[in-house]
Amino acid sequence: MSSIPPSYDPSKFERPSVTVDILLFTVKDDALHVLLVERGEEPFRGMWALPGGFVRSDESLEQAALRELCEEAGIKDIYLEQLYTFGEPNRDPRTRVITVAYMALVPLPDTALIASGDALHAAWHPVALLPNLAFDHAAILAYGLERLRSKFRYSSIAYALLPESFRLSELQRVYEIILGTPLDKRNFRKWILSLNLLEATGNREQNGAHRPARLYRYKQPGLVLFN
Amino acid sequence: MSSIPPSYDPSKFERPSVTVDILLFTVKDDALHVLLVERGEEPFRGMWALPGGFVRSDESLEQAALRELCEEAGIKDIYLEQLYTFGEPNRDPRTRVITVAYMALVPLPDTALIASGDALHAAWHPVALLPNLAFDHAAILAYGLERLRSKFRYSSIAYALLPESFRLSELQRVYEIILGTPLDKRNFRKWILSLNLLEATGNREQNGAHRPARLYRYKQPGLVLFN
DNA sequence: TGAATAGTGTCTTTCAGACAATATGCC
DNA sequence: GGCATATTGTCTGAAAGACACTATTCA
Repeated sequence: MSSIPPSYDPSKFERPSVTVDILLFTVKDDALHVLLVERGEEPFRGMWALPGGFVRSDESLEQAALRELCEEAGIKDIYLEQLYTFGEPNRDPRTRVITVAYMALVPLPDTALIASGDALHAAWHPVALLPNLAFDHAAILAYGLERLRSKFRYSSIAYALLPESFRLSELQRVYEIILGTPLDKRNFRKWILSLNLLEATGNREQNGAHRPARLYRYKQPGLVLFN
Repeated sequence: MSSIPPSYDPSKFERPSVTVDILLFTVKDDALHVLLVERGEEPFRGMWALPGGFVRSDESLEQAALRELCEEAGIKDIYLEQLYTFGEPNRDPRTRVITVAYMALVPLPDTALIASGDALHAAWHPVALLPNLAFDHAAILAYGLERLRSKFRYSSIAYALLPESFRLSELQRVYEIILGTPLDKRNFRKWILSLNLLEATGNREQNGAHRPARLYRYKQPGLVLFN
């Protein structure tokens, strides 16, 4: 944007459309799920796609992603992380569309609200069993999955997939689902507690004919995804 | 891009301009430098800015970044990494401009070519002593610096800042400059050689009244930034 | 032989991973 | 008491970090 000859003018360039697409993940039924919406129009009418839409001229990219999430899935107050920007010239058959992909995690209890609101045709799909996706959304999803998994290897973000207070065994289960590998209970607890990000609530949860579990919560106020 | 009512049409949305901006880093004179260009036009005429420019309708984002690098700095065959997309509504006073930031590393010997070619007003600036930058380029640079440093902590990309063959002490010096902290010579050598990415060329370099150093090169063909 | 950089090994500490027995509550 | 899950510690191997002396070349 810098050493452009004086004759250059932004308005002279053919402008692309810019969209945001959001990878909204949750863990349900012991599996990682992603929210998809069924397209009601061409192109790709009837196919599943990531929620998203055009960025308006008065909003930031993140605001656009939050607005789309609200409109299409009824979700508010969620932490978003920008993933990557996809801009191959022909990724949209209609015209040049550049899309900025975001990723977000939804706590399990909130997933019920979604796809019940005025969401048109939104539904959770297990990532292990996906339909064909519109546009290059399969590539976007693949990229986001890789990022999600690598993040789980060195951070404690799994709490964002759980209710405010949870059992350590639930937290471990989330890690196992995302990473796709079983973890040793003692080593997991040693590690997650050594991060010093969790605190016991003092409460216990009884859910079966066995010893009740201590409940933990995340120490930080609000949702902090990067740690 | 998905559950848009049928009446929606990309062409109905006011389209933003989209640019790419590139953080081109090198190490010169024992300091990390970034390439800046002096703006020849409003807005911010006369101020320094990151090299970059508008994305054309027939090229990908990466192609646009490579083209701009070639036009503004005469550089080819360089590895680029997409950093982040900045899209605050008023980051450009003229109109809505969304910019996709890229990062690249230039080997020291190639830096001489730059800013000598037909580059308009391109110059290397030490990142520790920067002028005020146009637009939000200071924020983009801050973001890129953080990413660069965190990358150096767990990868071996420093070789991209050196000529094809180099002394281990030179490589160590690059790490020290980027990380801003001195490293132990024995531990550094142990670590970098244990990565198994370097091989001795068999040659030695004599440059002073002391024992000549073995030269090493990177094993992989081509430039691989992520490892 | 003095100056300057190259090159090398050990010890300690820390972290990750393997591994199994006891505790507590409900039925 | 039987069942189901909760809770806890030790040992081992690997990697990271602290640390100092010898080697080689030129002037």
